[in-house]
Amino acid sequence: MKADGRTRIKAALAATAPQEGLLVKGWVRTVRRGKGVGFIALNDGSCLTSIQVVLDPLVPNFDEILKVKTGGCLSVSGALVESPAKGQKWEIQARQVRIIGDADEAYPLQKKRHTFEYLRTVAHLRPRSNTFGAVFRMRSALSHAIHRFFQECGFLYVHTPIITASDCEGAGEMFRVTMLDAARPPLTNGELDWTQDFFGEKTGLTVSGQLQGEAFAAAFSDIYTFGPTFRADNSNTSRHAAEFWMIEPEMAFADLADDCKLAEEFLKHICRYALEHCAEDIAFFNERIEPGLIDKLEGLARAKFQTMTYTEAVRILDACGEAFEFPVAWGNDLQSEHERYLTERVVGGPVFVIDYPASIKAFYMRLNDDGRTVAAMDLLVPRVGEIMGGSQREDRHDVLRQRMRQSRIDPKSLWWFLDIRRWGTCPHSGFGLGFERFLMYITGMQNIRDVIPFPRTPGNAHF
RNA sequence: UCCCCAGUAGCUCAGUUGGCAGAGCAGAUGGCUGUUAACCAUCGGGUCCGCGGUUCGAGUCCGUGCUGGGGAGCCA
Repeated sequence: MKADGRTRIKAALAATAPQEGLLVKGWVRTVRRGKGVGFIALNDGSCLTSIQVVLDPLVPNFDEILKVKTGGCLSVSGALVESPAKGQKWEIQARQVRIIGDADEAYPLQKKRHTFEYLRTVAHLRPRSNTFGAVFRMRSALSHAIHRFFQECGFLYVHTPIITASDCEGAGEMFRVTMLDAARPPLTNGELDWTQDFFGEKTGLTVSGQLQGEAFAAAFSDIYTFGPTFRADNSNTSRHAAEFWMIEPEMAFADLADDCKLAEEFLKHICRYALEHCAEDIAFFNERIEPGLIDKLEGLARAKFQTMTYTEAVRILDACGEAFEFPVAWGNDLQSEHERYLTERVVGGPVFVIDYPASIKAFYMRLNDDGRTVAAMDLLVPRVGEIMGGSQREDRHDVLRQRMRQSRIDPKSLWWFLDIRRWGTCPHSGFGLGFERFLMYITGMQNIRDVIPFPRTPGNAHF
């Protein structure tokens, strides 16, 4: 029971016995009325199911209450009783109903199906719909599960900076953070003079917390970040957002195999958590959003993740005889179609592809002994392709320095990152997982804009 | 950024060969003793995305812009 005396609808629906004097508050989903009886479906977001409120004409203001439109906010006190009709176990026989906030017929969510495109135009109201209610309950529950997983594994949660001067090269365009006057910026020799800016240097919003995460892993052994990440790429797809949340664990004393092991345990754990703790919402997604979702998640939770090297993957793709749109050749990155072929047709389940050519991966990934591949891993899963990527990090000071130069990154700009290798360096590994993409996988939602409360994409920062 | 598709009532959509603008839901009114996106009857509701063009005549054909969606690239 809450401080105002109300019971959450989820708790009311889970009752084991009838109860007098129950108080619930929530928003009207539908109103139905007969001559001598009225029904209101009331939802407070605590669960997918609405509770049925039954009004007979003896309830004060019977007519007025039943004129409340979909979207209105009500306080209902009455008795929780077993429902005589099919469709629900419990219902509330109302004694008194108070209109907290009325709604009129202009309320944009009607009691019928809307397109997700339309609902994006009313992002402030869409969490009151069934699908988005389920999505954002899942988002909350899985956030909690992720923290719990890492905390129980002894990982330290670190808040890496949002504003940063470190451009994690190759991770995408940075949003600029500046206080300079855009109309009249300070110039030195015709160039923009960033030393006169707020931080005294060029800064932007973080594209990854990994570099700072590595510094903390070299102090706390096992750490993770879980925070907002920003990419200013002009990407217009169902899988990209300018602002998203990323999970980045980093482990000291861990090689690539340890990294893969953590990734596998993590994914399985979260899938099991979702099936166990979000059963009602998952059942909804399974029925309405992605048929077969539950089988997919249960399959992942008990799958044995395979591993193959990039070189093997290229050999298999080359020999399979499949007509791909993009050519397969050692040194080219794997395309989405290649990744899906590997996980769906070759392996038939999750597969780590490891040891990619150094030329197509980031400078901080550890150079293998062959001198031409790096200890990188991408986890591929059926239907999606790549779901997470990670690597063992280059822990040798001289090799990292050389790799930075090859990638045209000035070692001076990342002196502190090199310092981690200067004193007490150790093998370490980590991976990055886009939270929204993971949510898409778990819920079956097909557009990243529909798993973020208020999505930011090129040309759209409204709400 | 590139390629493709779409835009018609508040919402979801139909609209034939270029010839009077339509349905369901929502809304209003009435009916119905327990409904389940209730049901039945009646009524009201339009800048056919904007601009320009072709035509006797354009929701329909052409050009262009805007918005949205799908795909690609970039990437998580």
